Amino acid sequence: MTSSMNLGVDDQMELISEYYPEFYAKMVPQQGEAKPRRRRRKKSKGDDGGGGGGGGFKKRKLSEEQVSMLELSFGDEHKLESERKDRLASELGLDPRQVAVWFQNRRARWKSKKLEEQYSKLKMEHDSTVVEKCRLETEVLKLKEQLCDAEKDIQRLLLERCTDGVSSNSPSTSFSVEAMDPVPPFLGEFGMDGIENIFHFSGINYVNQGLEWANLYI
DNA sequence: CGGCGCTAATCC
DNA sequence: GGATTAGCGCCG
Repeated sequence: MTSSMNLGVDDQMELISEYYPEFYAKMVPQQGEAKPRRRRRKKSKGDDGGGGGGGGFKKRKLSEEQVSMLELSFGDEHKLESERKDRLASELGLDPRQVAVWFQNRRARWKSKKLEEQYSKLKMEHDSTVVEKCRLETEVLKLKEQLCDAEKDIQRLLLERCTDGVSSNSPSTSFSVEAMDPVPPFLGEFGMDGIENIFHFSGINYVNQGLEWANLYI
């Protein structure tokens, strides 16, 4: 899984570029057409920007004061025009290039932090949406049950009216749900004979067809 | 030329 | 191991 053990041409070039930058610059004309991707190595600059004490030559790490000044400036404005860059650089005793790099890296950090925040916000929204969806689904289930019960009630009452209508001569006038008797009249007297013939035509059970058919009779 | 993405190197 | 500094290539 590790490719760090085999030294290819690029790796040799990396070493060359690290230790002999000028030679490397001559060797590689930068505009190679058949160059997909080059690996590169650090050049170790010998100068120390006047930070804390320490080792001989491989040192960087800006001082706390430099960083806080840069942060202050970054808080003012994320972009860095060259005038401000030069001013900051001379104020802080840094290479303008360092200031530019610092701003670039700072912007990158800021961006990834913002992305992280957006992600967690979106995730929270998504989670609560999932919960709400679940809630709505159970509510739909409950309402469907209620609807089913209500249809059954209506069908039962219609059935009672029908059987009532068979015996009287005004079958389908002034039927209102509010006016329906909680206790169905006449059912005990007539029994259930013939009811299936009324509500089952040619094998279709109209009792389970929903409300549409019932509306025709109301 | 400056910004950005990617990445290596280094620090802690 | 994450944070910081910096090099390199590419794009507008």
